[in-house]
Amino acid sequence: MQAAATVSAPAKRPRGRPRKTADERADGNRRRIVLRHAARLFRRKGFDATSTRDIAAAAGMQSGSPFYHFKSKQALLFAVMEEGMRTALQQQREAMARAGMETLEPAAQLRLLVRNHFENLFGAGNDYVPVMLYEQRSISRAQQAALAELKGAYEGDWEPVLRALHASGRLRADVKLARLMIFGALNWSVQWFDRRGAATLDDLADAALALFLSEAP
Amino acid sequence: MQAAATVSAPAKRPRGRPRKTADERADGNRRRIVLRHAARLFRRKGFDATSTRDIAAAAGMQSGSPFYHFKSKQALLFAVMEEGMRTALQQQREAMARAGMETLEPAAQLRLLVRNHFENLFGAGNDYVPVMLYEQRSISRAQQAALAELKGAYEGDWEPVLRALHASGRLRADVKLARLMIFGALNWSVQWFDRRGAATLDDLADAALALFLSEAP
DNA sequence: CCTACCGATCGGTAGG
DNA sequence: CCTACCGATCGGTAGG
Repeated sequence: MQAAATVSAPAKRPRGRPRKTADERADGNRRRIVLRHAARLFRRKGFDATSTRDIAAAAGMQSGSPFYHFKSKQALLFAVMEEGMRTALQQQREAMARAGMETLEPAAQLRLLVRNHFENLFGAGNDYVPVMLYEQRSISRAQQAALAELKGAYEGDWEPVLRALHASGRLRADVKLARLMIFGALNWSVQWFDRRGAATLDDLADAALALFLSEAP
Repeated sequence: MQAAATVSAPAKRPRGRPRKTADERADGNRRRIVLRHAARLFRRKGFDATSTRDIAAAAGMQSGSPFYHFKSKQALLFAVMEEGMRTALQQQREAMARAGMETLEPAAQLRLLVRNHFENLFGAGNDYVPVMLYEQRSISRAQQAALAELKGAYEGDWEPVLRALHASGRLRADVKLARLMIFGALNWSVQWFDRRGAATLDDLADAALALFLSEAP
């Protein structure tokens, strides 16, 4: 029996499997490993073009294993997006607190928000937000509604800033449309910005502020 | 023989097939019909989520028939994009000529370009440009390069306008980054703008101009 | 979390 | 442009 078992179970790992880093071996966060690799792949190739097998392989698992952690591919996508929005909102709140938001003048407040938003789009490991921005179509209405709350909170932090700038004449456009277009200008940078290029995130923030705001009186 | 032919070819169309409009029946443009429905579906559902069977059904054909007109699904996508860019560029050139571009001052020139760009995004039947904007990932490098020429021509028309506005102080940001962000603000509207809503394309153009330009001196 | 597998769908094609 | 079809891939699952 023992001999038979030894023969039928060679107990050798397949060769091609990615080695696990120390961080990944720490147990309890296998789910997070799946989440992180899913975010990376969804960002790079898109949701539909990424198979759950791709994700499993990147996470060093067998093809069916992601479904132990997430009940469907769509649920995994939603988890990526929710993680993205939660983290982004938290980062924004922390950045505001760190800088003493209420002590800043409106233009400096906007610069802070813009600069931090670029960080959320391009910071190391920040693949979650771009996925959230560009894969809305692939989640259900109910999931979209759930995310809308977090997005509302995130955008809500911008509202008083934009209103103050509008009141002072430095933001000439209608506040609501301005907000939509500002986020468009920022979010679209995912399409063209390359961290290896000459421009820095500070350059981007400078250009954005110069673009949106009239000269101080 | 005649009788036999009659029996073996009942000549009745299957029931579920969409009826063809007079326009669609005119022969020679079956290819265009496929192209148009592909653009519509690619825009609504995305490239990967649209099957060639969806397209065939929408065009009133059998599942294999799109491949008579296009050698692959990707070639069909590229044809949609190329059609989009060609038409958009042509529309832009015509709008410029119609308005007597060189007689306008720079701010009015920008407004013309912006307003026309919104038309290219939201005009009736203009599904091609949004597909081009949002499905870049799904075409090959070579195809991207081919489109880059047309995009270069389209954006090139904006360049002198932005430079003039920069020189006069009404556009404060760096011209290159400003162009990228302006297109971002406009292109992102595909994500949120609803023609059935209160805002019109003119409202959008007004807001964009107010957002990007400082007050005239 | 792995093994082994299923049913469905999909892009594409030969031949007419 | 239709008919009939193929091979591959994919999301997902039962059972351990």
